Amino acid sequence: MATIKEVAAKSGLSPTTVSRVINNHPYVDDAKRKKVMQAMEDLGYVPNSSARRLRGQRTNTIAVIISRIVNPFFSHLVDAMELIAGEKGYQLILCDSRLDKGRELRHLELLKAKQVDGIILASLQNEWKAIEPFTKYGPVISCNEYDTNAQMPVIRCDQVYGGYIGTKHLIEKGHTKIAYAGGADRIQLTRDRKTGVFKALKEHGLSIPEEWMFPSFYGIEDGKNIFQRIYAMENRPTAIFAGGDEVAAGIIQEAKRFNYRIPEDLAVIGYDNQPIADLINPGITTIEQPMKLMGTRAMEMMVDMIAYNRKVTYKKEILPLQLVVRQST
Amino acid sequence: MATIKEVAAKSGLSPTTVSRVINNHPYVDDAKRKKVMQAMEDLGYVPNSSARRLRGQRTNTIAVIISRIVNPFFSHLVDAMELIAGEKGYQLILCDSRLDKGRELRHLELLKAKQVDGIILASLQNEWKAIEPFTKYGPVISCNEYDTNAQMPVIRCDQVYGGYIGTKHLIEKGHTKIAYAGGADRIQLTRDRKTGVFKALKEHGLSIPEEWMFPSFYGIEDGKNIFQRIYAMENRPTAIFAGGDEVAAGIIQEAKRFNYRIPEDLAVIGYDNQPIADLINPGITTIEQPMKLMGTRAMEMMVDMIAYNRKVTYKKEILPLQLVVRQST
DNA sequence: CATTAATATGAAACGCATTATAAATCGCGA
DNA sequence: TCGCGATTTATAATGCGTTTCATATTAATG
Repeated sequence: MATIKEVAAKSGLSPTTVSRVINNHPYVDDAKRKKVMQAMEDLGYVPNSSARRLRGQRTNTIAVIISRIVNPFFSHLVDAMELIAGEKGYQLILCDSRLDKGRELRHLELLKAKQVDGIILASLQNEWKAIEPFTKYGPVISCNEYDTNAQMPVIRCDQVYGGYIGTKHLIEKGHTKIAYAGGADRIQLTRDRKTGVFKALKEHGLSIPEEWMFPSFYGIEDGKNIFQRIYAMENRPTAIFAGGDEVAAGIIQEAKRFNYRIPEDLAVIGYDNQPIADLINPGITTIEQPMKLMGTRAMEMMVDMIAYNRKVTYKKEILPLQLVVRQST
Repeated sequence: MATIKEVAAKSGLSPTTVSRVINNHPYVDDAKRKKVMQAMEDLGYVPNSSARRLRGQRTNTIAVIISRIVNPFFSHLVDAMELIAGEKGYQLILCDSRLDKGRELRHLELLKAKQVDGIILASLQNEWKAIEPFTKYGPVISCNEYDTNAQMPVIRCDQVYGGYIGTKHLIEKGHTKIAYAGGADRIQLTRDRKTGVFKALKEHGLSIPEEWMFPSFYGIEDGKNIFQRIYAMENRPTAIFAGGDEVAAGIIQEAKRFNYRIPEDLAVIGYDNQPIADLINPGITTIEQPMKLMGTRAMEMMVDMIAYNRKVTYKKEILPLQLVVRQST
């Protein structure tokens, strides 16, 4: 309601001086500073954010694009980002692509309209070619997901390694008949994970027959579905590498319904180390992804890029993954 | 980069006309409209959001304040809100109070600075007295949580009823020794739920001894803790009403570790009907809260309030709760 | 004491789109 | 042909802080 002019009038000073007080600039007489502060107090004055944005050409707002906030993986990621953003004085706009290319692109438009200072992409529905044009309007970094030929900074994990250690673990447990349930192949992250899986298999002269490959399965229902398909097979695998804890949980739940013993009849390894991995029975052996750390680092990097206005040359940060052994293997 | 002036210059017209084209105003010659559109296209022009906000005195942004995004209850709530906000042309700012009064108040300041058009409070750490002053700067509504003497619109569930039907269910199963684990008593929602619990108990001449009351317990760990305390008792309850599915899950997991049978030795009822309720074994009997619906209705109401600039008189919307019976009771 | 440097304050310009106001053109009925 | 409303476009004002530039005062240095 009140404007800086009114504060100026009330305190008998100019808007310039009031602005100086607001922004803690030097060269303001102490007595006058107090007068201004009193006037602001009396009028309940708060600087208009839109005006500051326009003049300052900064929004102090960052958008994060994810694919599904209801996925605990993302809610933990966002949680970490929100915390850092707040500490650094930024607002966080939540953009859910809902796995849709168009939505993702529409969210990227925020940058063009200067509605945000930068964008963190934790979902990558589009190819680099479609994203690249936006990068000239402000910093765009990717977090978690990635695209090898994308020329943007990225914070992620070594998915090849993740697939490798998980599979290695199954092999060390004596399994040779291993199935694989992953995400869509158009996703680099998924492809890399698969590469790791096959790398471990190959080192031991193993492979996976076509019918034990389950692409594009994500949730609990998908997991149940997978078990049913396995159950119906003549020749069944003795272990399965699942691309997520939810899928693993679905497999395990359904297996139990059929009196299948875990891990004796079927060993299951998940991915992410979400809360459910420790909750269900048996606990899910899984690959822990450092979601907190990833979210934190991504936000810190974004804030840095905005602050120093650095045309950061392509920067890559790879975080550690590790195996968490529970009872499902 | 490009401004409306440049578009005007390039198309040989005035900023006014360009603005008319952008905002689909009538009275623009068709040929000129095309010229303007071509110029915008050529320059890759997108109207500057800050300038529009300043001039229009609208931000097309809504803030939602929650207490923990990693809580599935809230992520589902936010998910529904994000969807509606997007459809209605609004941006969503995510504010996590992290159960902290100060954080919540700081987030409310967004309204004063006109950084958002309205605020949805899905967390209520502060008393109405502290929140009330903000309402004169724009619409504030509460969703899920509430405060009886708060004079703001609210979308919520009938928690007294929730507590009542849950407890009634336990009683009908033949239980008389019922324990209660709820949230903090300073929260109205929790108090009401408890009222419902005691109402059902009283109807059957029952009550709960002090040592079976577990206030302020929230997560899985708390649940495990509760079981341990029950296990250590001489006189143990045969059923427990938990204030959330996570607490219920923790109780169940720990009980299983001690070879306690669920529901034979201890019946457990949860609250919310989160995904884990259906995931663990045995499935958790719970009170389903319509999170999607609540989020949707809250956002729709907020958008309405902004659009019609209505000083909506205190409006209350109470959504249905229902019992979902699974194997834990 | 002269002069440069530091301190203190205000007027006006600026960021960029929208809107109020004014003015010009055109069509149509009288 | 005159007049009035509908159509079309432009100029200038507006929203509200921040910043530049100019000016004035005081303090410090030689």
